[in-house]
Amino acid sequence: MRRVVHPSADQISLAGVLSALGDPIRLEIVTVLSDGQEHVQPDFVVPVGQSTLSHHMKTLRDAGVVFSRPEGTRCFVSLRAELEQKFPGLLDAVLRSTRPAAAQDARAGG
Amino acid sequence: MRRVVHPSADQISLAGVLSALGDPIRLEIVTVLSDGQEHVQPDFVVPVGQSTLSHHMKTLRDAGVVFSRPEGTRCFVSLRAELEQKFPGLLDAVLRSTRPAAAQDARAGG
DNA sequence: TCCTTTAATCGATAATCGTCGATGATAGGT
DNA sequence: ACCTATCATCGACGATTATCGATTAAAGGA
Repeated sequence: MRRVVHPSADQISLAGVLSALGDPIRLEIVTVLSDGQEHVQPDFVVPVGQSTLSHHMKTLRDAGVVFSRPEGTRCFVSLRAELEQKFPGLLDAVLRSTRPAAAQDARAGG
Repeated sequence: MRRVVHPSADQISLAGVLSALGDPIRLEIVTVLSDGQEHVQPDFVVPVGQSTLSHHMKTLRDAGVVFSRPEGTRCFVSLRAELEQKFPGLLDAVLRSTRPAAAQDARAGG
């Protein structure tokens, strides 16, 4: 697999992260990744071609949202741990927001 | 003051909100607005011209992040209440993230 | 050594975005 | 009726973005 580049932790900016998350397809990608497991590209069911998916993956990687680990012919992707350390609770809040507020009200209200 | 348009609450999308917040200048605007008060354009000290500031304001308005209330020759801007109802805790997490994680650690740990 | 698989990269295109200066709209003051 | 203040809109520009199909790189298997 080809070489992939990751920014250092201090290069991760809030605006960059939010901008990367501000896209339905990339939001779907991080939702899949929110199980904490590693995933490969076929795991993401998105209505774009392979090259476009790879491009979105690079966008998330460059923003510091995901980590890519090439192994053999595949590339395992997971959420980047530094993100939670740098912006505690941010990703959780985003992931909660992908579910309708009504469902959260029901859960909170009993 | 000219007419301004706001989207209805159900037109506010998570991707749209995150995309709107994914810009340093707009992040600065919402930080100023986070005191819960109404503000006018001169309150936002940003390194862009007036027309560009107005454009950013429209971006935030169209995304459902801010509410604009024209009065006389001025336009009072505030955070939109529906945002918290639709995406509870999201804006708080973003605003917390605008401060270094170290400061939050000190607050939580000390 | 070929063939297959997986995913990054390339080249192209259309669309969107951030920015500016200038202009227009509206309200208030003199 | 004029001038001023505030802010939205217009037109333009360069830069970035999302998308695609085709190609390339790297690894594994026959």
